[in-house]
Amino acid sequence: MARKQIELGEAELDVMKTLWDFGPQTVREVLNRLHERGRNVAYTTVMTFLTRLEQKGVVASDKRDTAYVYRPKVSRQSVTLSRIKALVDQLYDGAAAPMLAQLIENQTFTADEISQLRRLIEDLDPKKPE
Amino acid sequence: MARKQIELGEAELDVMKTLWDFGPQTVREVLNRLHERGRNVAYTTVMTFLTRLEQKGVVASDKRDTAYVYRPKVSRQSVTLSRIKALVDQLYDGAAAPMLAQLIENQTFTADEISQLRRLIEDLDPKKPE
DNA sequence: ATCTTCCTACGACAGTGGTAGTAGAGCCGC
DNA sequence: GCGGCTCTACTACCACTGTCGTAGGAAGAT
Repeated sequence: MARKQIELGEAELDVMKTLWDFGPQTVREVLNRLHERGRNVAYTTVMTFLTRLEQKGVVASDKRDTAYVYRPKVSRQSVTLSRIKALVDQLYDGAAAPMLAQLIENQTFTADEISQLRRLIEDLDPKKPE
Repeated sequence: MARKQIELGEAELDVMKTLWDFGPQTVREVLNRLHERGRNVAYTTVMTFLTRLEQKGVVASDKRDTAYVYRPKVSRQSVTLSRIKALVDQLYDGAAAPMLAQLIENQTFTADEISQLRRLIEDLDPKKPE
Protein backbone atom coordinates (compact mmCIF):
# COMPACT_ATOMS: atom_id res chain seq x y z
CA MET A 1 0.00 0.00 0.00
CA ALA A 2 2.87 2.29 0.73
CA ARG A 3 3.76 1.72 -2.89
CA LYS A 4 4.64 5.30 -3.66
CA GLN A 5 4.59 5.58 -7.44
CA ILE A 6 7.76 7.12 -8.75
CA GLU A 7 6.95 10.28 -10.59
CA LEU A 8 9.36 11.64 -13.14
CA GLY A 9 8.91 14.94 -14.86
CA GLU A 10 9.42 15.48 -18.53
CA ALA A 11 12.92 16.85 -18.14
CA GLU A 12 13.89 14.25 -15.60
CA LEU A 13 12.79 11.59 -18.02
CA ASP A 14 15.00 13.14 -20.64
CA VAL A 15 17.94 12.76 -18.32
CA MET A 16 17.04 9.15 -17.67
CA LYS A 17 16.94 8.55 -21.38
CA THR A 18 20.48 9.68 -21.86
CA LEU A 19 21.57 7.37 -19.07
CA TRP A 20 19.68 4.48 -20.58
CA ASP A 21 20.93 5.17 -24.06
CA PHE A 22 24.55 6.01 -23.34
CA GLY A 23 25.28 4.37 -20.02
CA PRO A 24 26.73 5.90 -16.86
CA GLN A 25 27.84 9.45 -17.29
CA THR A 26 29.05 12.49 -15.46
CA VAL A 27 27.03 15.65 -15.20
CA ARG A 28 28.95 17.15 -18.04
CA GLU A 29 28.37 14.22 -20.30
CA VAL A 30 24.67 14.22 -19.63
CA LEU A 31 24.67 17.93 -20.30
CA ASN A 32 26.24 17.40 -23.70
CA ARG A 33 23.77 14.67 -24.59
CA LEU A 34 20.89 16.88 -23.63
CA HIS A 35 22.22 19.69 -25.74
CA GLU A 36 22.54 17.34 -28.66
CA ARG A 37 18.90 16.43 -28.34
CA GLY A 38 17.97 20.07 -28.19
CA ARG A 39 17.41 20.54 -24.49
CA ASN A 40 19.54 23.54 -23.74
CA VAL A 41 19.80 23.62 -20.02
CA ALA A 42 22.53 24.90 -17.77
CA TYR A 43 25.12 22.72 -16.12
CA THR A 44 23.69 23.25 -12.67
CA THR A 45 20.25 22.39 -13.90
CA VAL A 46 21.49 18.97 -14.89
CA MET A 47 23.08 18.65 -11.48
CA THR A 48 19.77 19.41 -9.89
CA PHE A 49 18.05 16.80 -12.00
CA LEU A 50 20.58 14.13 -11.16
CA THR A 51 20.48 14.93 -7.49
CA ARG A 52 16.72 14.75 -7.46
CA LEU A 53 16.72 11.54 -9.41
CA GLU A 54 19.11 10.09 -6.90
CA GLN A 55 16.84 11.14 -4.07
CA LYS A 56 14.01 9.44 -5.84
CA GLY A 57 16.10 6.33 -5.97
CA VAL A 58 16.17 5.94 -9.72
CA VAL A 59 19.83 6.71 -10.26
CA ALA A 60 22.98 6.04 -8.24
CA SER A 61 26.36 7.73 -8.34
CA ASP A 62 29.96 6.86 -7.69
CA LYS A 63 32.85 9.19 -7.49
CA ARG A 64 35.40 8.64 -10.20
CA ASP A 65 38.41 10.90 -10.03
CA THR A 66 37.02 14.30 -9.44
CA ALA A 67 33.50 13.94 -10.73
CA TYR A 68 30.56 11.74 -9.93
CA VAL A 69 29.35 9.23 -12.44
CA TYR A 70 25.64 8.62 -12.48
CA ARG A 71 23.96 5.44 -13.58
CA PRO A 72 20.33 4.37 -13.79
CA LYS A 73 19.00 2.14 -11.05
CA VAL A 74 15.74 1.33 -12.78
CA SER A 75 15.22 -0.05 -16.22
CA ARG A 76 13.72 1.88 -19.03
CA GLN A 77 11.16 -0.87 -19.37
CA SER A 78 9.93 -0.57 -15.84
CA VAL A 79 9.53 3.17 -16.05
CA THR A 80 7.86 2.95 -19.39
CA LEU A 81 5.46 0.30 -18.24
CA SER A 82 4.53 2.06 -15.09
CA ARG A 83 3.81 5.21 -17.03
CA ILE A 84 1.59 3.38 -19.41
CA LYS A 85 -0.20 1.75 -16.55
CA ALA A 86 -0.72 5.04 -14.86
CA LEU A 87 -2.30 6.36 -18.01
CA VAL A 88 -4.52 3.34 -18.42
CA ASP A 89 -5.66 3.76 -14.85
CA GLN A 90 -6.29 7.42 -15.29
CA LEU A 91 -8.13 7.25 -18.54
CA TYR A 92 -9.76 3.85 -18.51
CA ASP A 93 -9.81 2.76 -14.89
CA GLY A 94 -7.17 0.20 -15.57
CA ALA A 95 -8.78 -1.50 -18.54
CA ALA A 96 -6.08 -1.83 -21.14
CA ALA A 97 -8.23 -3.16 -23.95
CA PRO A 98 -10.20 0.05 -24.58
CA MET A 99 -7.02 2.03 -24.64
CA LEU A 100 -5.54 -0.35 -27.15
CA ALA A 101 -8.64 -0.08 -29.22
CA GLN A 102 -8.47 3.66 -29.25
CA LEU A 103 -4.81 3.64 -30.14
CA ILE A 104 -5.35 1.19 -32.94
CA GLU A 105 -8.24 3.12 -34.35
CA ASN A 106 -6.49 6.42 -34.36
CA GLN A 107 -3.07 5.65 -35.62
CA THR A 108 -1.78 4.59 -38.94
CA PHE A 109 0.69 1.78 -39.24
CA THR A 110 2.95 0.38 -41.84
CA ALA A 111 2.30 -3.07 -43.22
CA ASP A 112 5.21 -4.38 -41.21
CA GLU A 113 3.87 -3.02 -38.00
CA ILE A 114 0.50 -4.48 -38.70
CA SER A 115 1.80 -7.96 -39.24
CA GLN A 116 3.87 -7.62 -36.14
CA LEU A 117 0.85 -6.61 -34.14
CA ARG A 118 -1.12 -9.44 -35.67
CA ARG A 119 1.44 -11.88 -34.52
CA LEU A 120 1.34 -10.48 -31.02
CA ILE A 121 -2.40 -10.73 -30.84
CA GLU A 122 -2.48 -14.22 -32.25
CA ASP A 123 -0.18 -15.37 -29.51
CA LEU A 124 -2.35 -14.01 -26.74
CA ASP A 125 -3.91 -16.44 -24.35
CA PRO A 126 -6.88 -15.41 -22.29
CA LYS A 127 -5.95 -14.58 -18.74
CA LYS A 128 -2.55 -16.05 -19.21
CA PRO A 129 -1.09 -16.57 -15.74
CA GLU A 130 2.06 -14.73 -14.88
CA MET B 1 3.79 26.35 -33.42
CA ALA B 2 1.71 28.18 -30.87
CA ARG B 3 -0.10 24.90 -30.41
CA LYS B 4 -0.12 24.99 -26.64
CA GLN B 5 -0.99 21.50 -25.48
CA ILE B 6 -3.72 21.57 -22.88
CA GLU B 7 -2.42 20.15 -19.66
CA LEU B 8 -4.81 18.77 -17.13
CA GLY B 9 -3.77 17.56 -13.74
CA GLU B 10 -4.96 14.38 -12.20
CA ALA B 11 -7.63 16.03 -10.09
CA GLU B 12 -8.72 18.29 -12.89
CA LEU B 13 -9.18 15.26 -15.07
CA ASP B 14 -11.35 13.74 -12.40
CA VAL B 15 -13.59 16.75 -12.57
CA MET B 16 -13.77 16.51 -16.33
CA LYS B 17 -14.80 12.91 -16.00
CA THR B 18 -17.79 13.73 -13.90
CA LEU B 19 -18.83 16.31 -16.46
CA TRP B 20 -18.41 13.84 -19.28
CA ASP B 21 -20.18 11.07 -17.45
CA PHE B 22 -23.05 12.99 -15.92
CA GLY B 23 -23.42 16.06 -18.06
CA PRO B 24 -23.49 19.72 -17.04
CA GLN B 25 -23.48 20.23 -13.32
CA THR B 26 -23.14 22.79 -10.59
CA VAL B 27 -20.22 22.90 -8.24
CA ARG B 28 -22.19 21.05 -5.62
CA GLU B 29 -23.16 18.31 -7.98
CA VAL B 30 -19.61 17.80 -9.12
CA LEU B 31 -18.58 17.76 -5.49
CA ASN B 32 -21.02 14.98 -4.76
CA ARG B 33 -19.86 12.96 -7.72
CA LEU B 34 -16.29 13.31 -6.64
CA HIS B 35 -17.12 12.18 -3.15
CA GLU B 36 -18.88 9.18 -4.57
CA ARG B 37 -15.76 8.23 -6.46
CA GLY B 38 -13.71 8.64 -3.34
CA ARG B 39 -12.14 12.01 -3.94
CA ASN B 40 -12.96 13.84 -0.74
CA VAL B 41 -12.25 17.42 -1.51
CA ALA B 42 -13.75 20.59 -0.16
CA TYR B 43 -16.41 22.58 -1.92
CA THR B 44 -14.10 25.46 -2.64
CA THR B 45 -11.52 23.11 -4.07
CA VAL B 46 -14.00 22.02 -6.69
CA MET B 47 -14.73 25.65 -7.39
CA THR B 48 -11.08 26.27 -7.97
CA PHE B 49 -10.87 23.34 -10.34
CA LEU B 50 -13.82 24.47 -12.36
CA THR B 51 -12.57 28.02 -12.53
CA ARG B 52 -9.18 26.88 -13.69
CA LEU B 53 -10.68 24.52 -16.21
CA GLU B 54 -12.70 27.37 -17.55
CA GLN B 55 -9.60 29.50 -17.86
CA LYS B 56 -7.98 26.69 -19.75
CA GLY B 57 -10.93 26.73 -22.08
CA VAL B 58 -12.04 23.16 -21.51
CA VAL B 59 -15.27 23.92 -19.71
CA ALA B 60 -17.87 26.66 -19.99
CA SER B 61 -20.44 27.88 -17.52
CA ASP B 62 -23.87 29.47 -17.53
CA LYS B 63 -25.72 30.90 -14.64
CA ARG B 64 -28.90 29.06 -13.81
CA ASP B 65 -30.90 30.50 -10.94
CA THR B 66 -28.37 31.16 -8.26
CA ALA B 67 -25.62 28.79 -9.24
CA TYR B 68 -23.42 28.30 -12.26
CA VAL B 69 -23.74 25.19 -14.32
CA TYR B 70 -20.54 23.92 -15.86
CA ARG B 71 -20.28 21.87 -18.99
CA PRO B 72 -17.37 20.39 -20.89
CA LYS B 73 -16.17 22.16 -24.00
CA VAL B 74 -13.89 19.40 -25.17
CA SER B 75 -14.70 15.78 -25.74
CA ARG B 76 -13.42 13.00 -23.64
CA GLN B 77 -12.06 11.42 -26.78
CA SER B 78 -9.95 14.37 -27.70
CA VAL B 79 -8.43 14.68 -24.27
CA THR B 80 -7.83 10.98 -24.06
CA LEU B 81 -6.22 10.82 -27.45
CA SER B 82 -3.98 13.77 -26.87
CA ARG B 83 -2.78 12.27 -23.63
CA ILE B 84 -1.99 9.01 -25.27
CA LYS B 85 -0.16 10.80 -28.01
CA ALA B 86 1.83 12.78 -25.51
CA LEU B 87 2.88 9.56 -23.87
CA VAL B 88 3.80 7.93 -27.14
CA ASP B 89 5.90 10.94 -27.99
CA GLN B 90 7.57 10.95 -24.64
CA LEU B 91 8.33 7.29 -24.42
CA TYR B 92 8.69 6.18 -28.00
CA ASP B 93 9.30 9.32 -29.98
CA GLY B 94 5.88 9.12 -31.50
CA ALA B 95 5.99 5.53 -32.70
CA ALA B 96 2.75 3.94 -31.61
CA ALA B 97 3.49 0.38 -32.63
CA PRO B 98 6.19 -0.29 -30.04
CA MET B 99 3.96 1.06 -27.35
CA LEU B 100 1.15 -1.18 -28.47
CA ALA B 101 3.50 -4.11 -28.46
CA GLN B 102 4.59 -3.40 -24.96
CA LEU B 103 1.05 -3.00 -23.76
CA ILE B 104 -0.04 -6.22 -25.37
CA GLU B 105 2.84 -8.15 -23.96
CA ASN B 106 2.40 -6.94 -20.44
CA GLN B 107 -1.30 -7.07 -19.88
CA THR B 108 -3.70 -9.89 -19.55
CA PHE B 109 -6.96 -9.86 -21.39
CA THR B 110 -10.18 -11.76 -21.32
CA ALA B 111 -11.14 -13.91 -24.26
CA ASP B 112 -13.68 -11.32 -25.27
CA GLU B 113 -11.16 -8.57 -25.31
CA ILE B 114 -8.79 -10.65 -27.33
CA SER B 115 -11.30 -11.35 -30.03
CA GLN B 116 -12.25 -7.72 -30.07
CA LEU B 117 -8.64 -6.73 -30.52
CA ARG B 118 -8.23 -9.33 -33.18
CA ARG B 119 -11.08 -7.87 -35.09
CA LEU B 120 -9.58 -4.42 -34.83
CA ILE B 121 -6.25 -5.57 -36.09
CA GLU B 122 -7.77 -7.56 -38.90
CA ASP B 123 -9.51 -4.47 -40.14
CA LEU B 124 -6.37 -2.44 -40.29
CA ASP B 125 -5.17 -1.27 -43.62
CA PRO B 126 -1.62 -0.13 -44.05
CA LYS B 127 -1.43 3.63 -44.01
CA LYS B 128 -5.17 3.79 -44.22
CA PRO B 129 -6.23 7.29 -45.21
CA GLU B 130 -8.55 9.17 -42.91
C1' DA C 1 -35.84 41.91 10.34
C1' DT C 2 -32.83 38.26 11.48
C1' DC C 3 -30.86 33.77 10.96
C1' DT C 4 -29.31 30.14 8.18
C1' DT C 5 -27.86 28.38 4.15
C1' DC C 6 -25.96 28.30 -0.27
C1' DC C 7 -23.24 30.45 -3.67
C1' DT C 8 -19.32 33.16 -5.58
C1' DA C 9 -14.97 35.82 -5.38
C1' DC C 10 -10.46 36.05 -3.94
C1' DG C 11 -6.51 34.87 -1.62
C1' DA C 12 -3.41 31.64 0.40
C1' DC C 13 -0.14 27.87 1.03
C1' DA C 14 2.60 23.79 0.31
C1' DG C 15 4.70 20.50 -2.91
C1' DT C 16 6.84 19.51 -7.25
C1' DG C 17 9.34 20.34 -11.43
C1' DG C 18 12.08 23.23 -14.49
C1' DT C 19 15.57 26.42 -14.36
C1' DA C 20 19.58 28.69 -12.76
C1' DG C 21 23.18 31.45 -9.83
C1' DT C 22 26.78 31.75 -6.43
C1' DA C 23 30.31 30.00 -3.28
C1' DG C 24 33.93 27.33 -2.42
C1' DA C 25 37.05 23.07 -2.97
C1' DG C 26 40.52 20.61 -5.83
C1' DC C 27 43.70 20.42 -9.44
C1' DC C 28 46.54 22.00 -13.68
C1' DG C 29 49.78 24.88 -15.83
C1' DC C 30 53.31 28.09 -15.41
C1' DG D 1 52.33 30.01 -5.25
C1' DC D 2 48.64 32.02 -8.22
C1' DG D 3 45.09 32.19 -11.77
C1' DG D 4 41.90 29.39 -14.08
C1' DC D 5 38.95 25.62 -14.85
C1' DT D 6 35.79 22.15 -13.23
C1' DC D 7 33.13 20.13 -9.98
C1' DT D 8 29.97 19.98 -5.95
C1' DA D 9 26.89 22.09 -2.44
C1' DC D 10 23.43 25.03 -1.42
C1' DT D 11 19.95 28.26 -2.30
C1' DA D 12 16.57 30.44 -4.99
C1' DC D 13 12.66 31.40 -7.94
C1' DC D 14 8.67 30.77 -10.69
C1' DA D 15 4.66 28.24 -12.58
C1' DC D 16 1.51 24.88 -11.82
C1' DT D 17 -1.44 21.83 -9.13
C1' DG D 18 -3.93 20.25 -5.17
C1' DT D 19 -5.96 21.96 -1.39
C1' DC D 20 -8.64 25.05 1.41
C1' DG D 21 -10.33 29.36 4.20
C1' DT D 22 -12.62 33.63 4.70
C1' DA D 23 -15.70 37.30 3.25
C1' DG D 24 -19.70 38.75 1.59
C1' DG D 25 -24.12 38.53 -1.31
C1' DA D 26 -28.76 36.51 -2.13
C1' DA D 27 -32.64 34.17 -0.71
C1' DG D 28 -35.68 31.25 1.93
C1' DA D 29 -37.33 30.07 7.04
C1' DT D 30 -39.26 32.03 11.19
